[in-house]
Amino acid sequence: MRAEADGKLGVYNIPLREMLTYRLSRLNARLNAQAAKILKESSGLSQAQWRVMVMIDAYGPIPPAQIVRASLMDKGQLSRTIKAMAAQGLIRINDSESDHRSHLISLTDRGRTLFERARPAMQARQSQLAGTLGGDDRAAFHRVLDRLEQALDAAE
Amino acid sequence: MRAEADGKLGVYNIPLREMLTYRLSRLNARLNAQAAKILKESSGLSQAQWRVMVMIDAYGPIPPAQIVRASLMDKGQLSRTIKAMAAQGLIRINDSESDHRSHLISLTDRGRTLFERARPAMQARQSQLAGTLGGDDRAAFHRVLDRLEQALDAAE
DNA sequence: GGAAAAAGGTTGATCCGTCAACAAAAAATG
DNA sequence: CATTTTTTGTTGACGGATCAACCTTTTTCC
Repeated sequence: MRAEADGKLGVYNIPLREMLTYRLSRLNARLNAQAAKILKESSGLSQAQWRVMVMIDAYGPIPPAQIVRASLMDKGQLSRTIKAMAAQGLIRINDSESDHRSHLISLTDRGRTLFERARPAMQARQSQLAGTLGGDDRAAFHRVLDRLEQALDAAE
Repeated sequence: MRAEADGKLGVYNIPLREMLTYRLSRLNARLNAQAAKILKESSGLSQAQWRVMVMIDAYGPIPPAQIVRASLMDKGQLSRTIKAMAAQGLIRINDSESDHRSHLISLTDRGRTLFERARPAMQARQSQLAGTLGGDDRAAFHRVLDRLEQALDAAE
């Protein structure tokens, strides 16, 4: 019924749909929604919590500052995420001996259980996405991302 | 100083940096920040306001529902954006004759002035970004986005 | 033509991400 | 060693995006 109206839209001008930044942001929103859904169904974790767990899993007990450096998360958001995770018993916070401003966070058993519960689905998603691209396309994609990032760097 | 620590991070595991969804989301965040900055400096518009103006410019006076269909904006957010723009005198809201639920929005002179003030910088940015990619890469990029969107569609 | 379904819009709640201000501790510098 | 600078983390504020509930009007369908 409205298909006709929608069809007409694209005819004489292409305001948004073809713009690359717009496409990127829509795609990103959809990918986020998908990840959030998978996490919620498999484990109830938020994406921020998942990211923190991935970092702990990869690097062992680490200080928040290291997560900020490696993941580019905002430190404010990270601070809140950590506090919530500790309250839920997902992570343990130990004061650092060497630096009295900081502390080391690590997964509790409960945290690890949830992490392992979410991991298969998250990995499957990642490989499914990677798998829909041929090797050539994947390489091209990374090349494009590199270029765009360089362009952003150049523009300060 | 910390280059050494960061260097070590990537050695035995690649938790975030290489994952395509992560790269996409970082790039998207940076692009958004850049657009927001350009808009703010050139015209004081928000991205949502800019998008509404682009749609009006392309399609003439239109009902909000059409913007929702064409841009995939959330109708709640759009409703608020429109209210704010009307309050700032950027757009005019006329009741629709044919549909008493709806109305038609169009740019005021003031709105058009701001739009024209922002447009050159926004277009320059768009072509600068497109220009940093070769034609081949740009085609590959669109192909990849298509594939990823299809993959998302397939996953419901 | 009347009941049910769909579409248009508004509003409120909530979450996420970013930014700025701040306090405490550590590192750098002279 | 004292002072300045940097790093770390916490907190508050704000805009953006999403979701759900709701009301009104239009469309569909019998």
